[in-house]
Amino acid sequence: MKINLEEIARRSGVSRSTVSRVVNDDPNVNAGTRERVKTVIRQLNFQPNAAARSLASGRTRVLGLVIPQGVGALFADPYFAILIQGIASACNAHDHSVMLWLAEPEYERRMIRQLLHSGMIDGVIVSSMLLDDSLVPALIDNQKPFVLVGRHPSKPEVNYVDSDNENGAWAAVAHLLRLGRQRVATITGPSNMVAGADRRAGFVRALRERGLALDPDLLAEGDFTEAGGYLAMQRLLPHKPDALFAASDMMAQGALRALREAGRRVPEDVAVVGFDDIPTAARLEPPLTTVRQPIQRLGTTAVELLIELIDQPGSAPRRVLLATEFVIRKSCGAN
Amino acid sequence: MKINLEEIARRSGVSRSTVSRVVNDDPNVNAGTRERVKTVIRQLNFQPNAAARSLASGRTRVLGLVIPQGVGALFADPYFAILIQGIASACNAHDHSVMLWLAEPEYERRMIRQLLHSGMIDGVIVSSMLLDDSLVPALIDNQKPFVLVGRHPSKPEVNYVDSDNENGAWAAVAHLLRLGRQRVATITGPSNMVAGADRRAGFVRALRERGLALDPDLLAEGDFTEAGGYLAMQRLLPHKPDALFAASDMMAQGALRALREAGRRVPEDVAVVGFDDIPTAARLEPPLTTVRQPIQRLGTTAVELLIELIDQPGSAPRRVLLATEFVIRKSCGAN
DNA sequence: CTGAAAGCGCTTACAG
DNA sequence: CTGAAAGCGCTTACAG
Repeated sequence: MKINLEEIARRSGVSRSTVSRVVNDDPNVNAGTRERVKTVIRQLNFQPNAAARSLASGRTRVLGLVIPQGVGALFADPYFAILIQGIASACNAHDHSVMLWLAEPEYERRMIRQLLHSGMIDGVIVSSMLLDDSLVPALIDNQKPFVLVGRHPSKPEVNYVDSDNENGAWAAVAHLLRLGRQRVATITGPSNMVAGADRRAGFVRALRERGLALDPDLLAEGDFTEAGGYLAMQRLLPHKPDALFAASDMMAQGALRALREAGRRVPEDVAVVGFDDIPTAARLEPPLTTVRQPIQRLGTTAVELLIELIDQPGSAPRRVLLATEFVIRKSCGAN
Repeated sequence: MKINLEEIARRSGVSRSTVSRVVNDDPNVNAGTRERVKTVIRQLNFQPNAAARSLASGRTRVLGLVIPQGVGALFADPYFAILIQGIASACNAHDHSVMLWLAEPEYERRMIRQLLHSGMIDGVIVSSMLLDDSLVPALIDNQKPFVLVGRHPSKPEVNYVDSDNENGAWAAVAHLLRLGRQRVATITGPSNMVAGADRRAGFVRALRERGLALDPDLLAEGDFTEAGGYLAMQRLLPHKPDALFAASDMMAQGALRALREAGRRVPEDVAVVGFDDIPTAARLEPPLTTVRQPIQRLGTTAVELLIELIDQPGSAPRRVLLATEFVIRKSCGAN
């Protein structure tokens, strides 16, 4: 037996319209009628057909989550797992669903077309965009509501939520300098990602405030992975840093491995600070001092912004910067 | 301007039916006509409306991926990231999309209803089911096609793909015994997960084959997390194991931390073997000998099974067991 | 507060 | 190989 609006209507003795109103919480329904209909719905375990709803209303209550796969091995970073949890949880809370798109290069054209024109989703959350990616312009051109996780400097009309990367990095480096470290090195993120650039800017500002110049030998570019951090640290070692700010915990972990292999003690010879506060940070050897960013809240905030945007198209751009928190453990040599 | 089948039909000088056939690769279309229509489609960047398609055809080309959140902190295990990559990539290859459901307990009832009755998805992939979960029976009752990642022992009609956990574990433990280790301990997975039980069974079998009894003091239950492995190792230490088989790399990592704190050398005092071969395994201190399971292929296989199942409902149950591979590094003391 | 009816944009027998 | 037409299951003005 087919259970649809029609059937519920028949059994409740009302019209399809009324059942639809009950399902959609329309206030214009008599309280008694509402109860009667709801009872039937519960009895039959009725769930309105999503496709029919979308077709009639033009809304799907589905949000797309795009994670650029070009980012590659990076997806294994716990950052994404936590972000996805935040997004999924907020979607649940707002009665939406999440569709996942890992952008493999060879499928990108088709993906963009589907995102924009198939009507599968009401809006898009794009995570960790590369600066030169073609997705953002395509989304703007097609007026598809979207929110970036990670700010986008060039386009003023873009909505985003991000951690306050620059101030977070600044706090970490200022702390190392305050402890009397003289040669503070940094392993940066990739230069084509804003988070990499912003954390580097915080590093530079902290040096400047102390009247210190940026020594290019003490700056190595990483790729946000453990392996990248390891290699970058090996490049830094000959220049005798006595402290390190790594722009992610995974890179800090790689740096610790390189330091251990080179026989340098942490924090005695080299003080180390990371960024993210992933779950394993506290359990590294030694426990990692780091800049905690509210990853889960990045996800929930993105969902909330996006739903607002879908409900009120054309509203003013929204940019949210979430504060970070400096977490002191053993690796920096304080406490 | 609205771009739909009608519009494409008008511009190509054919009927809606024909455009629909072209879009769906129906062979019954004149080659010239097909080309003409395809050209118009490309020009207008036409993408058929997903909701209308689903409503008319009864298929959505969307697969649901359910990850029990009860599993909690476990989601941060790179295992899931790699599994999701495999699934997403296979879905792309088969022109399907993935909808993600992290099962938060409070939303579970609604989730199951949506999964089963909203028609949003054609089938479900369920990852790492707990043995007593209510989702599997619900899926069976409602005849929704589904595939488990991880086998399910009780229900004969269940389709699954899994790694050969028992033989993988057996190989690891047999190797430790062959190296002359006398007191091989194990940190198991949670007893309510099949993967935990299977790997434990492999451990026991390897002992038995050598005529060794199972010493309960050398068996500690973990929860597949780093923290759980750390605590389990602390419980094992007083019983002087000279080798350890940890049922996951994350737990092995925790065990290494506990061993380091206790001043035991690896592999000299205690040889250690893990399970999974996550990306960081090779970069632990010392590099971890482990049982590699083909996580990504678990994901792609699940997708392929599921799509077959959707296309041919009522076909015989499919069970796939993928072979593991023993990867020798430093932590076991061989080579 | 309620119902009849049009319409969302496709697919799919059916007839030719 | 092609087209006319019914139908998928909802939502939403509109009229009352």
